[in-house]
Amino acid sequence: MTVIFSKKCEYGLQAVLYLAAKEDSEVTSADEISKKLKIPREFVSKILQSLTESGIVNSKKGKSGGFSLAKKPEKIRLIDVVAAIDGLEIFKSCVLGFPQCSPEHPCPLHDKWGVLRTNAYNMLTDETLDMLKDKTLKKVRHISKT
Amino acid sequence: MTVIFSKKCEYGLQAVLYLAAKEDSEVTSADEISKKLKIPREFVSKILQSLTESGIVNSKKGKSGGFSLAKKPEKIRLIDVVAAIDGLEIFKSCVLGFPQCSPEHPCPLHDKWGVLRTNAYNMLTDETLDMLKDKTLKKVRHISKT
DNA sequence: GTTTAATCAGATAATTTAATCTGATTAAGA
DNA sequence: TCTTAATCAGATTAAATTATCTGATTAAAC
Ligand code: SF4
Ligand code: SF4
Repeated sequence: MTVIFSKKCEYGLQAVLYLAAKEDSEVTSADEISKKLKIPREFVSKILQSLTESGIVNSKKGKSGGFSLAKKPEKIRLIDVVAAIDGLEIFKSCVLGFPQCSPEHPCPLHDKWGVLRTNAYNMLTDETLDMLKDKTLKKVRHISKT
Repeated sequence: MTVIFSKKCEYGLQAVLYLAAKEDSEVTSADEISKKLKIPREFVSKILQSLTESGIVNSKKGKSGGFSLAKKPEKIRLIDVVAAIDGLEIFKSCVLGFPQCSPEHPCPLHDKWGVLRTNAYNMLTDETLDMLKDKTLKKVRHISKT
């Protein structure tokens, strides 16, 4: 079970964070990402392909090809990645699954959940990839050790 | 796509809130719940069966049977329902899907997400079914109109 | 040019989750 | 007692998500 993002989105975020933690515009193979993050190779490759269409990463074919960020890490917000993969639906839907989420027809948790939802959204909008570089490196290093 | 709970859990919460909004220990058929909340009948029935095992609702067989709350609404917290259906895994797992969520090996969002997660957990622990009665009734009434 | 190592594209498989179906059991009420 | 209307139990189906496979294409390096 995932927390709020789909597996695709989780992997996408991980991969993009990984790319951001490398030197500028360094091309990285799907194979390396897969091994370092322990994500199925073909799966992460597919996800990065879709992020290519969204203009978040670049792909380079052929020998010594791979993926790299399409913009500077400080220009990529977490919400951009989430929007590209899962969409922003969860920030508009009812936690309880009731139809028609809106202030006019609120579900019983409207007041309390609304605040949390906004906080989560703001967090993802505030954070850019560069801000998370050091922490990403630390986490990745720890993953390799296990 | 659901927000954080599975469909099962969403429906379970809706159904239990619906029961709580009725008079004390009134027995309600799966059919009525299904119609009022627009949830597939057999599905909600199955979910309530499992909540019976968890001791949250009672079921009464035979003609004029149905489901009712096993405790007073003020004794049932939302988190109890969530724990019974989805479990508490999401409050222990990494939002980004990284392995081993812990303060010792935090993911890049640890600091910020940790706070939101705790807030969400606390909300579900604070809220009991009785507190949401009025709002539930209002929402249910609006659903029937559509 | 040939080889090699990478992505790309699209089909397919496996798994999980959601929903439905069927027959049995139960108990109220005529 | 008999009929009826409900849950129960478990199998089955359907849909969505996750993961893998295969062949083609591309471009670097020799
Ligand atoms: S609580 Fe209100 S705003 Fe929040 S999801 Fe439910 S209906 Fe929408
Ligand atoms: S942010 Fe830290 S605490 Fe929160 S889920 Fe990720 S690893 Fe766990």
